[in-house]
This record gives sequence, structure tokens and C-alpha cells, in this order.
Amino acid sequence: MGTKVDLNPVLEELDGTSSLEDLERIAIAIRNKLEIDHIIYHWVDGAGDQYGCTTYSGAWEERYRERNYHRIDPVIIGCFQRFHPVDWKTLDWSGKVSKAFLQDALLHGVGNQGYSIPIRGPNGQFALFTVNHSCDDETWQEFTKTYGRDLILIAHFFNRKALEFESGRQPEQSRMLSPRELDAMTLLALGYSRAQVAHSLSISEHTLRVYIESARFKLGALNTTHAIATAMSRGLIVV
Amino acid sequence: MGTKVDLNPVLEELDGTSSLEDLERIAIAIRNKLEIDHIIYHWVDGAGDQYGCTTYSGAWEERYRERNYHRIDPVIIGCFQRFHPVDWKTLDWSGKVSKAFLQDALLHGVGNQGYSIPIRGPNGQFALFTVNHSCDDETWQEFTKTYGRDLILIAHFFNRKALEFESGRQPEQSRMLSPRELDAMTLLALGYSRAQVAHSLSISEHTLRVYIESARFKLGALNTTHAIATAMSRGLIVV
DNA sequence: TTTCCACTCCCCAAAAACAGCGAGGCGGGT
DNA sequence: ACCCGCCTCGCTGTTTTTGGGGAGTGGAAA
Repeated sequence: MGTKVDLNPVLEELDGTSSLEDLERIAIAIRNKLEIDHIIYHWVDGAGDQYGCTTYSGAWEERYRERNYHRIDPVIIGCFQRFHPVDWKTLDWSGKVSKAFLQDALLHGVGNQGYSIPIRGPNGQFALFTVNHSCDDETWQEFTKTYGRDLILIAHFFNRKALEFESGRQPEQSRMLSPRELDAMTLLALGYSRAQVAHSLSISEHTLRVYIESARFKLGALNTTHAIATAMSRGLIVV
Repeated sequence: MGTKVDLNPVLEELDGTSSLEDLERIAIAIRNKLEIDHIIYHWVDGAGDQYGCTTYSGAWEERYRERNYHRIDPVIIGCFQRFHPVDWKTLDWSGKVSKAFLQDALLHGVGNQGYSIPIRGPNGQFALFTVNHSCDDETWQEFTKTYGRDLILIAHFFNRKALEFESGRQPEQSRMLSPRELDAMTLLALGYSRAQVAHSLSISEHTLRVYIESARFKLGALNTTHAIATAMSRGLIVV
């Protein structure tokens, strides 16, 4: 962690990577180059991790998944609402569960310092790229200041590759809702009742219902609320 | 556009910027440094542009807004579904409206070459950073290859600043839903009916209703769907 | 200690959503 | 020319959700 390491070769390599194993190998290479404890890229999802590549211990990974820590992890909660990279120190660690979680993490080999970069892709995809280390605050600040921009780029490339590799599982094309359907979804998400939406769009409520139904069908949603949630998480509508 | 220009000073300056005018000034500076025709950062929204800073002619900007081009612009449509930066050549310009739009753009001083970087922030925010020029394909490919990474970083910083400036409108405190309420919201967002949610949480449906009501109240939502949408856009629940 | 808040349960009538059946016009692409 | 998707409107009936009430526990904070 002394003088600044040139990470351009890593980016070159990342750019040409075409397999998941390569990605993990590169992650470890970066960790070693930067002389830090851990480096984590993981793709977050409501249900749990979809994909990730981490240098944490297997025990911690498993525990994290088992206990559904992604729902209370202050790093995820915090990053989800921000755009900038986030130093773990600036997060909200008050609260009983947060403290317990932190304790548990430290016990499982997670370093006390962390720097996480939120990354977002199409369809509401959300991922985190994190570097983690054990050291004092000053050293860490120096580190993040030095490598901040490189880390943004690395995060970007990691996510690019992850999306490439995982693109097979979502053949669902977005942008498949018609303009009227999008209007309907948007207004519903804003809290209007069907009658109000119909009035807003100057159409009959019956017509509106057709839109909602077809949108629900297209999105594979079970009910209106689900359709709204799906549309939002796919980034089709913005509220 | 000859030898590569060092853009680090620009990034430094961007980082310290604290006003909108600075941002526009920097945009022009970058354009001049790179010796290209145009540079555009704009924030896209369901309704229209919320904020932007461009070097296009005022006439084109106005025409774009007036005609609601953001709903048919192949650059926006295309970038919205991707993560990588996009060269305009790789977009789908077939289709009658697309061609007409392109014609119109060229007539208003837009260059034939473009390179757009999609950027996404919290709450479904979506922005585009674009560089535009008039030249042949080879020159352009050279340019994008040379400056690709710098452009990603610049795009990132532009968006960071834009979010900072525009953040005033959402000072709402989050994280005020109780665990049970979050559970309820999450399951509802996944499409379960109240009966199913109640069963999942092993509580009576009546109790569940209390949660939904109190969550709705806390979020200031008009109905359940609105509550889900609000909770999602605040990042309280992830689906 | 008292006061708050989260959690649990209950009733009821009205509104909304769901699920199914129709119809016709308009525009674009094969 | 045709088909397909989008937009618009109509009807009926069942199921679910909603928005008001009220009431009691336990734990945590003030």
C-alpha cells in the first residue's frame, strides 16, 4: 500500500476477459497488487446474491446468505440510496442489529475499513464493488484517495463483464410496455386510483383496465402491485 | 484530436465544483480540450429532461423538448437497456421515426458521430453523457478508444455533481419502517396477496393489515400500491 | 416509571381489483 | 393484402382490498 500501483494493465486484462474464472483470478490479482485484505464484487438482488466474486472466507459468505444479512447490511442499505462511492465510516452503524452484524463480520475476518462503490445496470440491476482492509483511519483515507478513480473504473468493468456473463438468464426485453401502459403504471405508482388514472389519461376506466391487465401479463406479474414493483425494478417507470 | 490530452486536471476541477455554472463551464472546457463538436450531459426522466448541460444549439434543444424526442431517440432507447458506453453506429437506426429524427438532428448541427455513456443513480435515476463530433468512422473509433475510460470517469463525476445539486428535493428520512412492516412490503411487492403474506409471516391477515396501514401512513402513501412504489424508490425494500 | 412503539388480534361496509366475455379503428411491417 | 400490436369502448359477476373503528401484550427509551 505504499507507492501507487499502475492498474491500467488490470483494466486491459479485464476488458479482454471472457470467463468467470478469469474474473475471480483478476480479483485476487488486484487484491494482491493493492495489498489489501479483500476485494468483493457482488450482485445484489431481493432474494439474495445472484452472482458474486469475493475473497471473503467461505464461512462468512455462507453465514451472510443464511442469515439474509443483505437485508440489514448497512453497506447495502446505504449504498442503495447513493451514487458516490461510500466509505464504510460514513454509514449508519447505530442500531442494535447493525452493531451485531458488524461484530459478526469482524469475527469472520472482515476488515474494519471498507470502501464500496454502487453500480447500477439496466432493469434495476444493482451491484456493489467493495475493497476491504484492516488498518487505521488515516492509512485508509490515503488509500481511497489514491485509488478512488481506479476503483470506479474497475467496478465499472467488473459489472460490465458480470452483465455479459449473466445476460443469458434474462431474455426478457424491456421497453415492451406500450406508451399508454407506461402512463398507466406510472400514475398507479404515484398512488392514483384507477378512476383517477382513467380521468387523468382521458380514457374510460374499462380501457385503463385493459392496459393494466396487458401490462401485468407482459411483466408476468400476479397483480397490479406486483406489476408496479416489477416495472419499477426494471427501470421501466420512474417515480 | 491528435495526441492524447491529460484529463486529470479536469477531473480534479469537477470534484471541487459546487455550482451549476461551473459545470457548464467545465463541459465547454472539455469540449475544447478534446477538440470535438459537442459534449452533452443530460438527465432523463419519464416526463422529460430534468436537468442538462449541453453545447448543442438552443434551437435543437428546444425542438428536442417540444417534440418529445426523448421518447423516440434511439440513443436514449438503446442506452437505457445497456450498461456499456455505446457508439451511435451500433444503435438501431432503422425504422421510419428514427431516420426522420436523425435527419432532423443533423440539420440542427448535431455531428454524425456519437458516443454515449449511460449512468444510473438511486431511485431509477438515469442520465446520459455524450460526446459528439463530425468525422469519419476511423478517426472516431480512434478517439473513443483513446478516451473511453476518461469519458466514463467524467460521466461519473458529472452525474455525481448533478445529483448533489438536485438532491434538495428529497430530504425525507428513510429507514423508518419496522422490520415487520418491511417484510410485509417486500412480500406484497413480490406479488403475494394479503392472505399469502399473512400466511408467510405466520400472522393473521388482520394484523398484516395493521402493518400495511402503518407503513402506508409512515410513507405518506395514498394506498398500498403507492406505499410499495414509495418504499422501493426510497430503497427501503429491494425486489 | 411512565410513555412510547412494535406486535398481535378482531368486526364491518364500501370501494377497488380481478377475471372473463365482447367490439371496432388505426398503423406498421411481411 | 394481411396480420399483429396498440388504442379505445362496452358488459357482468366474484373476490380482495381498503379504511374506519377498538384492545391487549411486551420491550425499550425517556
